[in-house]
Order: sequence, then C-alpha cells, then structure tokens
Amino acid sequence: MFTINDASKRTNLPVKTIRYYDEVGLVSATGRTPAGYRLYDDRSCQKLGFVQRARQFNFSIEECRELLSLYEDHGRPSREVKKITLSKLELLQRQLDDLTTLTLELKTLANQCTGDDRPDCPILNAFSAPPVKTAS
Amino acid sequence: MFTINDASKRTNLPVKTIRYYDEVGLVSATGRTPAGYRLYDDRSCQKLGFVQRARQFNFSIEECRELLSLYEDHGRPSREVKKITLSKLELLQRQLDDLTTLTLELKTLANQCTGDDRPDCPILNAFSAPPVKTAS
DNA sequence: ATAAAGCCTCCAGTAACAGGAGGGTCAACC
DNA sequence: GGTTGACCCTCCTGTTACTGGAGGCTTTAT
Repeated sequence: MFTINDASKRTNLPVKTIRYYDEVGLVSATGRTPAGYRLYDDRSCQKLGFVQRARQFNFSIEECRELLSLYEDHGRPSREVKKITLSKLELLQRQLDDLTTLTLELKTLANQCTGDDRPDCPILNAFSAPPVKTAS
Repeated sequence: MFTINDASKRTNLPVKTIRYYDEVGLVSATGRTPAGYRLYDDRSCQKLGFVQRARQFNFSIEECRELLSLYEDHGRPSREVKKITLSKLELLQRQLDDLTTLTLELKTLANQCTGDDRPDCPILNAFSAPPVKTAS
C-alpha cells in the first residue's frame, strides 16, 4: 500500500490531482489509515497511470471514466473503445483545422504589419471591420 | 442608440455575452434608459464587433482589453500590436504542434484496433502501460 | 386588457484542477 | 520527551468565458 505521495511519484500525477480523482470517484483510494490518510495499491496506481496517459490524449474525465470501465471489463468488445476513440479523433481534427486556419490568418496579418512607430496597423484594421461581409 | 438586442444582431454576439462584457468592463454600455435597459451607440457596437473578431482569433478577454485600448489610442505604434500578435502566434503554434502529435498518435492506435467483438484492444493496452520507458 | 417578447439582477454551473488556510500526524534526531 | 520538518487532511476560493435559469419589471402589439 502506498501513500498518496508514493502514488504521485509512480504516476507522475500531482497529489492534488489524485485527491481530485478520488473526490469525483474516477479513481478512488483503496482505503485509509486510521489517521485518515489515503492508501493506494498497485491496481489503483495502475488505474491512475491509465488515466494520466488517457488525459494526455485529450480524453476528458468523463471519457476516462468510460474508458476505465471498459479497461476493467475484460470481456468488452474492442469496438466500443474504437468508437470513443474515433469520435475523439473527429473532434481533434476539427480543432486542428480551426487552429490551422486561425494561425495562417493571423500570420498573414502579422506579416502585413510593419511593427514600427507608426500608428497604422493592418491587424487592428482587420479587427475593426467585418471581414467578408460587404456592406452595400 | 440601440437596445442590447439590436446590438446583439449587429455584432453576432449573444445578448448574455454583451451583458458579460459590460459587467467585466470590456465594453461598457453607453447608457441606460430610465427603466434600466442598457443602451449602445454606433461606437460601442463597433467595439463589440472588434472584440467578437479578436475573440475568434483566440485572443483572451484580457488581450482584447489591451488590443482595444491600442485600438482606441490613435497615436499608438503598431509595434505594440504586433508584439501581442506574435506572442499569440507562438502560443497557437505550440497548441498546433501538440494537437498534431496527439492526433497522429491516436490515429495510429485507432488503426491498430480491430474494432470488433474481440476484447483485445491496442488502444487500452497503450493506455495501461507507460509508452517508451522500457522496464528492464 | 392582456399576452408575448424583451429587459433586468442574481445565482449556479461548466472543466479540471491549483493555491492556500488551518490543523492533525509521523519519523527522526537530540 | 520535545521539537523540527515533511506529509497528510478538509474546506474554500479562484481560474476562463461564458450559459442557463429563476423571479420579476417594462414595452409593444393586438
């Protein structure tokens, strides 16, 4: 059995985060000492590590909860996991596209801006008027 | 002078959001009717539109506040605006890189997963063990 | 006159924690 | 046996940028 600090070191998760996961019932502590200290065993440390990696893949807490229950259920079909993953991928792709467009547009604006002492600024000009919508 | 609803239509911002911008002092209402209804003039509508577009470019409220004050100050050097924009671009680029890596990794995992009735799932396997770190 | 639409304020909730106050616990050292 | 220092606990607040809703006026249209 490990203290929360040990579990933290094993999983690279901050102590605060582990407490939070316990609180929201994502990964509960295995038990408590008489003094009320949280205790974690190998299995729960493994689950914490699982969540840590899934979180790095941008899965939300709720999605982690779902993945965790599939992870726990050894008879589950891989179809379900793949479904969750694919819908997450779709979301990521959309975010990626948005961010790419954004970056390009902003780069263009920054390039057009002289960045000197003069007050004329294409960036502010672009922000002060609607883009495409031509007022007639 | 426009009601908050008119301002909303002119700027494509939800009424709630306009109220929020007033509350946090980003774009204050020009005045109030005797009954307490917010009023907006052309100028404040323009500022709302400015913020709306800057927000689309992922500028935070605080950054919008800064840009807005530069926008209002007609003697400001474009250097300052460019500085803010470039640092924002840097952040965007980092987000973009992270998201790209993430998407690629997740895609690889999804491709390896059969997604059928069998319980074996490379996605969960990848999450249940540390990635590169080879235990020896 | 009344109903619908619009406006107001205030409160709660969102995601996923982080920081800090205030206080108990444990191990080691002198 | 006392005391430091490292840990642990709970509870509260703050973060970002809003959104939704309750409860209650005001305005507009019929």
